[in-house]
Amino acid sequence: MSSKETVVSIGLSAAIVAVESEQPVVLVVAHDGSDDALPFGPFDPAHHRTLESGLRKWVGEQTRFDLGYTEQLYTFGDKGRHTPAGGDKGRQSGGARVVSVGYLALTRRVKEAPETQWRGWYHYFPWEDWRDTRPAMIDSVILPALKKFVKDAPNAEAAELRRERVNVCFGEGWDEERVLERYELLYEAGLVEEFYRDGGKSGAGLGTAMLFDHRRILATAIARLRGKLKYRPVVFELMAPAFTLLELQRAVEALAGLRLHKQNFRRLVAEQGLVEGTGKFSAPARGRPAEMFRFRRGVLRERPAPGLRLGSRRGKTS
Amino acid sequence: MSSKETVVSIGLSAAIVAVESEQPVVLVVAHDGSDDALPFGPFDPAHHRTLESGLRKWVGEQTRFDLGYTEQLYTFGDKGRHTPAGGDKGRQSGGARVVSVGYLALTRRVKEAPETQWRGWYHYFPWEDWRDTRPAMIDSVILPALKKFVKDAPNAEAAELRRERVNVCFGEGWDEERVLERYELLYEAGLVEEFYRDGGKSGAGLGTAMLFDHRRILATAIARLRGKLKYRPVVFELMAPAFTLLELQRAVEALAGLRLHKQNFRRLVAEQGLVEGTGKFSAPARGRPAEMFRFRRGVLRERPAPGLRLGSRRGKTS
DNA sequence: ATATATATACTCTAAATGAGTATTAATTGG
DNA sequence: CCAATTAATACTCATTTAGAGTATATATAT
Repeated sequence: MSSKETVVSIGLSAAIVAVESEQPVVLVVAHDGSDDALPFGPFDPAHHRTLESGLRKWVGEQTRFDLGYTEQLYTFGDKGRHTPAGGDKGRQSGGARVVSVGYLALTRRVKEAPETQWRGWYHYFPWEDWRDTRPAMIDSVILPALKKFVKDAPNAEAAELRRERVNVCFGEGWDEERVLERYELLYEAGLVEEFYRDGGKSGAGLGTAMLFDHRRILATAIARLRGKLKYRPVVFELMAPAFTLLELQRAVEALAGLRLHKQNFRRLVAEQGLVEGTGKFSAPARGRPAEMFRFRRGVLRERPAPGLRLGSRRGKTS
Repeated sequence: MSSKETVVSIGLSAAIVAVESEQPVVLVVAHDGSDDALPFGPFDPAHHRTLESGLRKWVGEQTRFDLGYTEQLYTFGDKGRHTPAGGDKGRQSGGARVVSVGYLALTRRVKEAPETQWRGWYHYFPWEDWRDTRPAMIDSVILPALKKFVKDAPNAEAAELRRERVNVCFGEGWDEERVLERYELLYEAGLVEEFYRDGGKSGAGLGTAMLFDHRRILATAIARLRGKLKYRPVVFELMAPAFTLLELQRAVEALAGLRLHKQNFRRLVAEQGLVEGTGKFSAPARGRPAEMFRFRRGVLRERPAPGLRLGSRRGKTS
């Protein structure tokens, strides 16, 4: 059929994740004044056979940085929300509508790159870090505001739906994987800055805002990664070649935003055969040195779904 | 930047799934002579706010058919594989490269539509149906051919990688979710027709071939659905409003391609509080009537991940 | 009354989970 | 050398969840 109207350009965005001193960090492009952005660039179909090869190419150029593990997340095509709408600056396209494909990439290589910096992902999602305590803002800010959001529903039926969503997202029984659901709810309830920006207004909100729909992509990335931890040995993409079991646990905790029970965590790791000891030991400032381990590639052959089933939240013994 | 080269058109494809007399079926467009295709159409950014609304629109037009539950699967942009390459007929685009976004849609409404028909998905993936027995073709055709595929690897390292993949996909311990991995392996090993077609040659292969990359999209859909069954109550999208527990079990079995243990299945359904009895009973040709149940929407509020964890393969007692 | 086709009730075992307590090992600062 | 510190390790125990059965009960068709 005709092509003029059906033509769009494709933007590729990547949430490039690493873990550094017990914080999950994401690579952002921080321009003067404007919001943080995920590295993104156009897909050039003339020069790339696949979307992923296009991604690797320009991420390499833009950040001088090789991607390791990558995974496609989602393709967003919304107009008017999260994406530069008609009247906006629209600087990423020559007028054509942009559809953005989000990717998750994991790396342990933490090189510097001009114009980019690593930032802890909990800057963007402060309500997602439950490692120390249930974040206070949930009770002080979020729940009251969501209560109002429920009350302001146009009718009783809509209110009931909203109530259900609030309960699933922030009610008892924290499900650490529902990162995207929670962000979407906060968006709709007008609790994040993007909501106002997309509506052409301005207003403050929770956490640090990002450009376009990038915070939504990041939320998708976190959710996906938190889920995948449980049945695929993806953490190891983020670890140094050798690490102590506690370092491994801290990395998992950082990503999941939860504390785990140490003994059970070790039991799990051991039973799954995920790691093998190198003979070496760590040299801590003080305290008993721990054995260094490495990932046992063999599991991939042996186990159908090797991963760290989590659960095992910590009790008293940390 | 410039736009001419970065411009593509977007094709939306949908694997629309239903269950009919214990068979999972998918809606295909079957043209004269050519391969079966998933319903697909272009995304028109001028008229649709989101990709999904575009999908609903033309699926409605093309199949006179309302989609219920939908879920985005994956965005494929490969050139030369699964997609009309440069030299091909390329009839879906006006020259621009096509990127295809695949969707999964579930429905219980089985209306007729011109030019389309419902076909059992195991026509396309005969090796995926383990309900009666382990499909004979695995031992008689697939494994011997894959053995050869391993032997033909360019070097020892590649051979080891191939061996691992073969083992994960078809070795002991069938993981019903690895539908896509298996299809990709068979593709690379030259065991499906698409492999030859994409190479410009012709050759026979296992299962029924589909147009372009549609079989890959369908494989993705099946994998996703099989996974989702376990932690979201998606089966109910495919059931009539009221059903017997055995009907429910048969539907799950059809989708998963496995037999389940009846008593344990019921125990699970009951414990999870997924259904509630209507007072009514089925009227079978013979045999004891079973109570009719309906989906209990309440679980969505109560349980974090309500689903049918499967496992519980059948033993003697079917 | 009998065969057929299910539905239901229970039982039993083995693993997996969740939450501890108790002990041991190594290092640093006095 | 001793005490304080920081972890690593070893075990225990109760509770759930899975997996695989056996045994019965209920309804209909012939």
